[in-house]
Amino acid sequence: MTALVSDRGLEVLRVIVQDYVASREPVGSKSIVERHSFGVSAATIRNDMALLEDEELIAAPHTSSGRVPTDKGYRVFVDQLADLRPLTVAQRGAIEAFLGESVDLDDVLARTVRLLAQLTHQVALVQYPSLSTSRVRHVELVPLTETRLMTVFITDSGRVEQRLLDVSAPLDDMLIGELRAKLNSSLGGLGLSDAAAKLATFVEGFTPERRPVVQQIVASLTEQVLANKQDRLLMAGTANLARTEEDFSGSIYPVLEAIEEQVTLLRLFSEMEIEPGGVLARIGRENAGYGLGETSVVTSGYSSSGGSVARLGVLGPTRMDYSNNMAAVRAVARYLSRLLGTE
Amino acid sequence: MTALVSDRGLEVLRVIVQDYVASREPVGSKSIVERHSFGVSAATIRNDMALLEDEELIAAPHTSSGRVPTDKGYRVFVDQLADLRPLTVAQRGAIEAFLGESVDLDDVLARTVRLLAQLTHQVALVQYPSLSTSRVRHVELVPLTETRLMTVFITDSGRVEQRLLDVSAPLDDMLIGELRAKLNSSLGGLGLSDAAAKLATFVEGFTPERRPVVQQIVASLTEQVLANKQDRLLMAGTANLARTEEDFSGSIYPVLEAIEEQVTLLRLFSEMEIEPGGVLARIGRENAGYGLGETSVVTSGYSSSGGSVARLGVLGPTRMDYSNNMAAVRAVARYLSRLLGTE
DNA sequence: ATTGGCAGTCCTAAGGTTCGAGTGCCAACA
DNA sequence: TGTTGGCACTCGAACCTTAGGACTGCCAAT
Repeated sequence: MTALVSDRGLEVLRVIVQDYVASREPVGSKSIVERHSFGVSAATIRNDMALLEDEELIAAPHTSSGRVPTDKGYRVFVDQLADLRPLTVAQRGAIEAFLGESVDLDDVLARTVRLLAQLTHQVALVQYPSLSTSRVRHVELVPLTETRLMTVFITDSGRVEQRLLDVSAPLDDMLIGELRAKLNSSLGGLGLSDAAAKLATFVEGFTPERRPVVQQIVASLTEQVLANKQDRLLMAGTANLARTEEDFSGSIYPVLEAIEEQVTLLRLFSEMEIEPGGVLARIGRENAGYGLGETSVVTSGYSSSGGSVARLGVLGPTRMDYSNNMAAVRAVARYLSRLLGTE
Repeated sequence: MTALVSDRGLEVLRVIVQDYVASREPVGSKSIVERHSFGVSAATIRNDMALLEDEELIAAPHTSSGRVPTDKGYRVFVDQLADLRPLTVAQRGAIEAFLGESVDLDDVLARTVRLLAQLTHQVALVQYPSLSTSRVRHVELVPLTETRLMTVFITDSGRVEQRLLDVSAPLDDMLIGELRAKLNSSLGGLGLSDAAAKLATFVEGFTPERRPVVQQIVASLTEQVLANKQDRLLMAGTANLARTEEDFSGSIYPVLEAIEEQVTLLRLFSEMEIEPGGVLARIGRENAGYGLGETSVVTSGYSSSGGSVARLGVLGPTRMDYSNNMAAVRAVARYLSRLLGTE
């Protein structure tokens, strides 16, 4: 399809994207020959631009103004033209210094998302890692009142899950103690799906009059075992949307509204294939289904000790600095994988 | 100070605030006599308005345009004129239905903050409750690798605190087991400050070569015991800022930036005195120190089972519907107190 | 394939005018 | 003393016109 566009034509597309992203103004043939040394005249550039326009890689906001990249143009830029230079030493240093201090998983992720926002000047997103390959470490039952109980569930990967529970019959300490002991001895060390299976038949070892209460507790625990924090998302840097307000046709209201709905973003994340170590961009209208037709999302995957993968990335106006942002996302994802992999 | 302003004058202030909040346009004497039945002529209203202006309760954006409330005017309105009608039945129903389903504390608060945002169409804030009066329920040590450990700390109020820890010497299961047993037997049931005191001398019961490791673990636990989730804040409804964008002189960028800094908001919260059951407003420039000089904050306190108090509230442009928002904040705070009080 | 030239397009900024809402003030009035 | 109608005045919002300029598209020449 780009067969019609010469190499120089692609080079022209590159500088159009770069200049437009930098200046936010449509770029004309004259300013191209001024700012870049193509060794040809403006008229020649104009011919190339006409081809690019035929291919719908650039478009003119008004009949006689400079050209602006289309979504398709950004796509070609990202796929063929962007060079992801590694971060500067200072930036790498900042990552290490900032993430190095973390005290636990929550802290690591909270710092990561802030860091990413700062590095890219966009909205940053970090999904909680899936911990499906982890094993049961400990189960704790904490009676709060006669009929109220907290169940705490701990895995060897550091995930802690708590839940409140109202039971239908009064609890006695004997039962709680017995239950706790049995739960821990039969579940300890099991993988999560095995643990869930075991819980399904757990109630059988109890006398009929105790079963209802035990059943309630077991049901709650089963939920916890299967619950996956991967449906959680951290976000930072929403203020950056306001900074780049002019890049949105109307108000930024619909965008802010869309990204407040975490479910939306998680679905969007889940639709993006992640090649390990790679970084992916979804551009402009590709996100239209989510009310985010004027934004782009750059993501990468990171892996935690469990070997499973979660995503992180940034979201911003279609007119964003893809080179920088993709490099930053990639670097942070890699660093995070390294950090979590050793745990 | 308001001695110079007649009762009718205050009534005029009320309708100016109400009309301006509703229409976002400066309100003139003529439109007042049209929309409200004062039984006097526009000229008379003008005289009252002149007095209100002398008192700096209203101001004219331009020499010959309608009047707009000043911060001081909003203050008088809030203190003397606003009537907080109770929520509608439908709204009360929504609160009960929405919060009733919650499964644990995190869930309750997450739902609360979203509810409040929806009810007020502003940015909603909910501070985590202080749990200082709770007692130690259980301490769990989870070895992850030879030198890596997770400490989990559970209180009877349902708070769960986890932390990762690298220790300087390899751990053995014997030590962990002994430590776990001793910790639980000596801390169980203690109040938090007592527990911290006990931890300070805890290391003494161990042999010298074990002390360094024990000391590290104890130090981590002490931090956890003293850590207070009250420095955490939930937020929802930031999109509402974009919706009311015109109410801010420049961009909403500085506002978004300020509210991303949770520390700022917590400090702001902490400066607002809470009378139990009351609801308070900080208006416009009163928040200037926080980069929030064009916003108002409406808060109330709520109490959890511990008897201690945390805050919740909404933040929005100075030009906001104080009556509605204060009523909503009060209602949600009360409902939340009731809900958490029974736990 | 490239280039200079040139006509034509259309946006933007600046300046000027009108229009009207609203005020302040005053003299008259109850 | 408080209220009212009248009136001159102010000043922003909206609209129009004009001039300027940045570009393009096309063509004929190289």
